[in-house]
Amino acid sequence: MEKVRVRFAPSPTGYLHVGNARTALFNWLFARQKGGRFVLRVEDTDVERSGEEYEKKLKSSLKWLGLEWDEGPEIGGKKGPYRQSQRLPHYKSHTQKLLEEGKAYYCFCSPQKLEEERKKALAQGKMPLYSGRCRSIPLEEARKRLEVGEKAGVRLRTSDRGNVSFQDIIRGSLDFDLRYIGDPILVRSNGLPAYNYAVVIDDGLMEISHVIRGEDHISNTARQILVYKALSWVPPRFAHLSMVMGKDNTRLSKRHGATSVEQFQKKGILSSSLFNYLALLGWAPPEGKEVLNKEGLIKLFNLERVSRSAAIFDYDKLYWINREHMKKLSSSEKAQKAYAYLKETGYFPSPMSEAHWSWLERAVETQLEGVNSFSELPPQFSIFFDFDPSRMSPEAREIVHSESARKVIRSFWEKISQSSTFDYQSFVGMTQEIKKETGCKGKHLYHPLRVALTSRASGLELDQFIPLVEEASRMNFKKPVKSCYQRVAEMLQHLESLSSQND
RNA sequence: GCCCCUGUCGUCUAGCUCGGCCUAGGACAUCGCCCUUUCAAGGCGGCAACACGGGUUCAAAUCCCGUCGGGGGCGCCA
Repeated sequence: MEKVRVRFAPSPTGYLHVGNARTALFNWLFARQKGGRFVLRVEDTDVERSGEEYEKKLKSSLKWLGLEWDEGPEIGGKKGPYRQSQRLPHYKSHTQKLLEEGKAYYCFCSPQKLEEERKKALAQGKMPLYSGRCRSIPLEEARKRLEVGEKAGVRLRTSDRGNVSFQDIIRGSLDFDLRYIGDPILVRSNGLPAYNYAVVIDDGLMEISHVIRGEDHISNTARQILVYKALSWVPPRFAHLSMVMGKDNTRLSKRHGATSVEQFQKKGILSSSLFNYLALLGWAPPEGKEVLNKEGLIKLFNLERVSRSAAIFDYDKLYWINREHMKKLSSSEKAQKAYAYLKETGYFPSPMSEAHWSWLERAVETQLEGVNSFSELPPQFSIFFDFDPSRMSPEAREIVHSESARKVIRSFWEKISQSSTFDYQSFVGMTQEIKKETGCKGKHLYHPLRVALTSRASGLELDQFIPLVEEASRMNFKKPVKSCYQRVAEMLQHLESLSSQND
């Protein structure tokens, strides 16, 4: 069986877009599943737009996603180099060969002239194709003109009869009429190879077996196959993935929200979640179980079953996947991830003691429900650290304002100030007594108590909250945690100062 | 304009190759109920799609033709 070799060939012109990340991911999955190799090649021949910074970011995003490559820049490999800017000799030697064999020719047309012709054709409703003006210039003559200093590009000599066709793994048989394909430029007049030429030389020399890339390359494929033929090389198999769109059915862009892998990373999306979600964009596992890790995806992935139509990026589903992946983490992993965001809040000491980690683990466990990512945790944690009756939400204020609520809180204060210890057990006992004393029950009993303890109208269950704050109040945090006793005292004070104002 | 790709619930999709098992399945979102001293989570249930028009056939989401919609390409960008 033929060895599987696939590649991801980005041009380092910006951050890694999730659409490109998906392309990389499908390549990676295919390689891993088939026991093949995944090659990273940097297409940096467009000097104007390529940047070293971008290449770095690109690689770090790829690594973060877990798409490690087997061959590529830096790590090398047998078919290197893996940066197009370092492969110029390869392009040159093959260009010479094509020129000698008459399969390519020098073109002296100026870009301005070409542009003029293009516009004219477009205006007439035709496909803008190169006229073939320089086709018949003999090689000898062309070389002489070059010597005198004239600039020329190199074009592939193509026929305008017949057609090119190929079997796309995802789309089936694709067919192009040669009449609509002109003589594509191979080498630009500045000596650098054009995309359609460089990919073929690179893919060919690197022995790429399957080219898995975006749909926007379908029409290029025809031109590339022509280059393979001119070189007498066997083209690889092709698979064209659909595009990733935003809600309004245009290509996913910043207008739609986060688009780069880095942005999702910063938002606290787990790498395993993005990985999982991206695999689901345009592909569905046969059994319908969608929450999968890398191993599961490698096993189930099937390139032939990838969807042909464009897929809209659904942030909601990504968040759901993220929640599912968060749940699967161990308590200590959850605490670690949470701490990455929590340490900015100034709540926690550094370094964290074992007791702090232990407390954090339990606290995170209770706060994770109802949160889309770890980055949303800091505001949740303020329930422990920021108790402030004077800054209650209107909703909380209303709960606590009624006469009956005050009675409940006053009674609660009497009990809690008289008892030497306070825990959830004693709280349960107190609520029973308060109920008897005040006649309040259900909502009217528990809502005021909740607000008295948290200064919030909603939050985690009190049976989880009480032990956590009590413990924390006895610990040494950078921002001290108020005990339940303190909280109730402050709340009562606040309410009383309010009522004296009103009087 | 020309060429190419594509069209199943709001979204991702299963089903389409081998017409009948499809009163079209799942998941996200949404809505309702249950659980719960609020919210969330969880459990249960509901709403919701074969783009349209013609064929072929006893029978079409599935095959054929056309229309319309969406996307991509038409560069000395990649």
